[in-house]
Amino acid sequence: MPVLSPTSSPTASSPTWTNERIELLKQHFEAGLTCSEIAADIGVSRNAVIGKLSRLNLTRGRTSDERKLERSLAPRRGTRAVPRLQYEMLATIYGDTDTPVVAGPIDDANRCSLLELAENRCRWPISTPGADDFCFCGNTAPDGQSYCVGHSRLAYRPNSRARVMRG
DNA sequence: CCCTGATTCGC
DNA sequence: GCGAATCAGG
Repeated sequence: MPVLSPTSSPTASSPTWTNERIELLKQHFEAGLTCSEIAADIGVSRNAVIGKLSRLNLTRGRTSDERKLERSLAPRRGTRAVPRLQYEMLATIYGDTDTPVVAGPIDDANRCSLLELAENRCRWPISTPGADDFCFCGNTAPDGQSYCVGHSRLAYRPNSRARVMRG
């Protein structure tokens, strides 16, 4: 009974936006990542991410106005936040990162509040800041890292900004 | 200059 | 529907 492949074309050359991609897109978007970061993480261009987001009617309400504001507000606490963007830039400049390419399972069972954060706790934000259920990952962060293995992979992307910007 | 997100427009 | 090109703001 060769009755299979409900939505598969005879030649799937370009597996563009599939459900998984869209889910990742949404998750990263809600996580507060910028379109560039999302694009780098998923593996598509920035415009593709933005275009898809717009098509899905998923926008942060405005332009980079509110977003810039959020990013300006640094969570001053005993443990300073991790400058993801700077890290990526430096990593790009230095040409290499010591970030291990290991993907760990993200455990959602150890979530904690901001006050519960420690040096060995993952500081990956869950939900949107200010939300009622806003908290942090709270998993074990090895080697003094700020994130657990699963989230560090998402946080420290050795993003090589080799995108062809215009011509 | 860099960055960002949003829209337009050809495919 | 897709995304590069383009626009517009910071």
